[in-house]
Formats: sequence, C-alpha cells, structure tokens
Amino acid sequence: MKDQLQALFNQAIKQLKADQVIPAEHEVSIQFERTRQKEHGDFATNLAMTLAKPARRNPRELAELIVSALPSDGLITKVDIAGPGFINVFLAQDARYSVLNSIFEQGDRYGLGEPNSKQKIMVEFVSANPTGPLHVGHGRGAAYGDALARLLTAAGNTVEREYYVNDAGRQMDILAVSVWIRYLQAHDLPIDLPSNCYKGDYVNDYGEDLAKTHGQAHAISLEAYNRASLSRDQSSALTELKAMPEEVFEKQRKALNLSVDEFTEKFEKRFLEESLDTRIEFAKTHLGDEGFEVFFKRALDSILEDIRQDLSEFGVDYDTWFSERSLFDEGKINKALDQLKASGDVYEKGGAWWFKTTDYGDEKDRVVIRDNGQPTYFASDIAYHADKLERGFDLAINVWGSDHHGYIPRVKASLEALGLDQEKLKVVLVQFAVLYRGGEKIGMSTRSGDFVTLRELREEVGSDAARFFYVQRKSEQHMDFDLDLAKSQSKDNPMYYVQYAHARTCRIFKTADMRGIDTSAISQADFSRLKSDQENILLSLLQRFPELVQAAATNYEPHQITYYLRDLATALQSYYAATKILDADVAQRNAMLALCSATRQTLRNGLSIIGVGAPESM
RNA sequence: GUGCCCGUAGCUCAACUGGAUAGAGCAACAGCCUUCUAAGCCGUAGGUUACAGGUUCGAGUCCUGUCGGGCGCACCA
Repeated sequence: MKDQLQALFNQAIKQLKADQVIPAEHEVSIQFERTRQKEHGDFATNLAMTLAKPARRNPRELAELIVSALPSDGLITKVDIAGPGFINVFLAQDARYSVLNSIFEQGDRYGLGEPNSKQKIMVEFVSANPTGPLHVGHGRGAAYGDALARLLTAAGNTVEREYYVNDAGRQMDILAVSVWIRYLQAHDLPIDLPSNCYKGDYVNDYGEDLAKTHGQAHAISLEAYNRASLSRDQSSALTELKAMPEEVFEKQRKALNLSVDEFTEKFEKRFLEESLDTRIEFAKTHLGDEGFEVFFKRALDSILEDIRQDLSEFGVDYDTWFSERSLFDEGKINKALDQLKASGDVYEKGGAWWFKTTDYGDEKDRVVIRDNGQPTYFASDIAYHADKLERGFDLAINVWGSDHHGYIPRVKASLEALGLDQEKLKVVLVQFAVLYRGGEKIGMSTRSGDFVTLRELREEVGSDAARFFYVQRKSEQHMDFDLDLAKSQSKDNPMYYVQYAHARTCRIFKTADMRGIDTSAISQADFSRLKSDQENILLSLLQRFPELVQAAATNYEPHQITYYLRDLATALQSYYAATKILDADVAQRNAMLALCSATRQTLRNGLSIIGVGAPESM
C-alpha cells in the first residue's frame, strides 16, 4: 500500500520538478506513516515539510502544490493538508479490501518476502560454553536469536543458524579437571573440589560414572595430588602484591574504584586461578593426552548433547555446530596469526604475542598468545570470524550477552587487519534477563551451579510462553522476567491472549461446520459488506503486516511482532465480542468469515515468526 | 576513575529511526455471561518522558552537562 502511494506521489514530484518548483537535482524520498488518529486519514506524509527548504516555500503552500499535482487515482478518496504541512491521505473504501485477496492467495506466505531474494545471512547465537546446562540467561539469547533468524527468513533472506562451540581453551580444561576430581572423590580420595571448579551435580554424575566404568585407571595417591598444589610462595599474583609499593597499589585500586579489601581480593582470586592452572597442567601430564581426553570427552559430549536437545525442545535448531577445536586442528588459527604477524599487526612483548588493536581504535593492545604458549580465546575468535566471513555470507550477525560489548572493537579490528569487510559483521547485544519469583529476585552463577536452567524454565512455564516473554522485549533492554506471570494461564499473560484470539477464529469455523454452514466460498465474498469501524481497523492492521515484517527485520527487532500480534488479537477479540458472525445473513456472514479467516492466517504467520505455536483450541 | 547501554503512568514495557493530543498490559475503580469459549468485552483514572541547557518549523528520539542504574575496563571466557 505504501508502495502504491509512493508511486502516486512520485509522479506529483516529477511534475513539480518539471515546473521548477523543486530543484530537479534534489533527491526526494517519500515517507508515509500510518496515522494514529482517524481524523488524520489512513496515511500521512511529511513530504512538504522536508521539501520546504530546497523549494524555498513554506510547507503548507508546497503541500497545496503537491496535492494539486497528484494524479487522480481510485486508491485515494480524499487528501487533506493539516498541521504544519502534513499531507493526510484517506483511502477509498474499496482499496481496503485488496488485502483480503492477498491473504487468501498467499496463505502461509502472506506478509513474507520472496524467499531467498535478499541477503545470505548467518545468525550466530547462544554459543554458551559447553561447561554446563543452559540457564535462563541463555534462554533470552536463544529465543531472540531464533526469532531473529525466523524474522530475517520471513523478510526474504537466506538464513543459517550457527552455534559456536567453545570446546577448546581453559574453561573446558577446568571442566575436565572438575570431572577428574569428582572421579577421585568417588574413589574416596579425601580432597575438596576447588571453589573455582564447576560444581554442578552433573559434574559429579560424570565423575561417579567414570569411576564405575574406568575403575582405578586414572586414580592417584593423596600425596601425589597434594604435591602438585601451588603454594602461596609460588604464586606470581601474591608475589606481585607483596612487592607492590603502597602508592602503586593505591593508584591501581582507585583506578578501578575498589575498596582495599576488594582490590586485595582480586589478587587472591588470581592466585586461585593460578592454582587451578597448575592443577590442569598436572592433570594433563599425569593422565596423558588420552587419559585427560577421557574426562574431557565425557563432559563435552554429554553437555553438548544436552544443550542440543534442550534447544531443540525449545524450538531452536541449528544448521551448524561450529567447533573451536576444529580451528586448531585445521591450522586456521596459526594461519590467521601468521598473516597478522606478516602484516605487522601482531608483535611479541614480554614472552607473549600481542595484537595491535589500538591501530584500529581499541583502547589497548590485546594478547593473542600467552607467555605460556597458550592461545587466548581472542586468538580463536580472530580465526573464527575470519572463517565466517570467508564462507561468503553477506552479513554475519552475532547475538552476544551485553557483558561482551567491550569485545566488539577487537574482533572488528581483527577482521579489518585481515583485509575483510568488518561492516559485514553485526553484533547485537542482549541483556540478561533478571528472574523474579513471588516478587523475589533469583540469582545466577554457572560455576557455583546455583541457577535456574532453561529446561526448568521450560518445564515450569512452557516453551511458547517463555519464548513470547523473552522476545517481547527489545534485545538491549534490561528485562525482568516474572516467572509467576509467564506461568499464569490468564489474561495477565499476553501469549495466551494472542493464542486465544487465534483459537477463537478456529472455533468460529468449527461451529459453522457443525451448523452445516458452507464456508468454502468465503474468499469470493462481497467484501464491501465490511465497513464498520472495527472491520476497518482489522483491515488496516492486516494490511500493515508485510510492512511490519520488513521494518522489524531491518531493525533486528522481533519484539515488534509481539506488539503487533497483541494489537491484532485485541482488534479481533473486540470485533468478536460485538458481532454475532454466524447469525448474520449469508452475504454479510461470508464477508465477515473472510475477515476472520484472514485474521487467523495473519495471527498464525506472525506467531510462526517468533516461533510460538498457534493452537486451534485452548 | 574511564568506555558502552539504559532512565517513559504505581509496576512491566511500546512509540513506525525527528512528526500532530506520548500509547498498551498489569494493578485500581465501574459495568457486561440463557449468546460463535468470560483465558473475553466496554469504560474511568493515571505523565513536566530523571534533571538542566542546546540544535529546528517540530525532540521521548540528535548534541552538551548533571544525577541515578546496569555492564565492561585480564597473558578469563
């Protein structure tokens, strides 16, 4: 509809350019927006206001000229000039009905763009470390990422979903060691699980399980275990703290805005991490590659399979599970680093290799290979993102938790340094949701094992409600997730409201069927019987859907769909309450049934974009 | 301390990328069930868009500052 109006107004502009009212070389973009108030017609444009300056005329006068240059067309019944120079367009009643034909023709595809007609896009989302089950924080990323993928597909793009599996690196080593320690405990070795290990029950399960299947094969004496512990004297963090002059300590402390205790605590934490690194090294040498792999694989395979199934039950299925380890195995990390060394972007300092990200606007240079020879997470990410873009996507979208925002400049820097187009990488940040139950905040921490899992959430509130709730909010908005509300099967819950509207339209047709009413020809009904305010509102909403899908897609905002669905459901419910559809005379009834059917179709199409079901009965 | 995000009705959030009188849902108050599902409908009330300036025909939206909140500022991921 907007397209048709634009075409008409374009002719008027062409005319005015020929008449030299508007400078011929001036680029004119015509924007229509839907009006909020009925008195302002159906559509409005601020065209005259934007052209006032180049045309050197006042907006209202210019609006008169535009209107008089407008070719006559059956689409428009009236044009008003209002306010500071808005041009308000009133649609002809007949023009409102064409949307019904479109919906009947296109069915499940109504509102959707031509498939595969646009960009090839990859959406990477969730990508949580496979160190434990997904929690409700990941749930938002999952719901958003998948809805975004569906939305982009709906808009006509070709979309692939990818999960980047961090199956390499320190966190995985910590996990393997955690399992090993649980295994040792299962063999009655009186040792504690370090506080910075993974403490979830599942880790214990793997350890006990392996104790049964592998017996004493990987056991060790208490003496040997304790001998491999890092003493406080050996800690570089604690040594650094001891040697640090008072004024340096104070300066750093103030720079981070921490109390003395908090700042000292940081060194204690570093000591704990060092101890853990020592433990990891010990485990690797003691167990050997194969032995270590037993614990590593057991944890990785089980957790990954669990995550895959969890997401699948949530309605999220991936095209690709991309392994970080494969980047090492295929030499892609070295290849990328070699290229960066060759271009002088990576240099050596203090035994470590640094990427000169400051050359690309980052705050400081970043380590890619630590002085112990271990590549950092960043090194993998350089290779990963390079690989991503080299796979030929027009656009790669990363859905990240907002705590990673400081990470964006360095990844973009790496792409630029490798000669790739960093514009092709878009990062969308998602705020973690804060859970509430009974008005109380629920805390979360993966390592401590104290969190609500996505699975628990699904079991408690259901996948549909969870998805709807997550997607309802703009991604970068802070979000309060009220469990009690999501769970409630009442009018408080917007998802039920929308699903109920859909179910109601279904029920009307079922009842019609039971009463022996023939509904087979409703698409041929005389739509001109539809002229009440409520019917016009519905028609207008239906007509808006394709524009909405495009707008939501270009802005990566699936939440717009949820608001639209609520509006459409409201209009339908209101119409339903005021109109006895099946009791009307045949011609009227068929027209109203057509409208119902079209609304049902559009509700269904919209729900499918956010990955929520459209039940036929509640 | 410094960088990014945010601040809209009592609560949770929208606002078509700068448009007309800032909108929904909860909660509050008042009405509607011999009816195609009341998991619903109709209405009332609720606002100096954190604050102060600026940009222009026009600002919740853009720029500056202040206040308040979240996140980041590792040879962690």
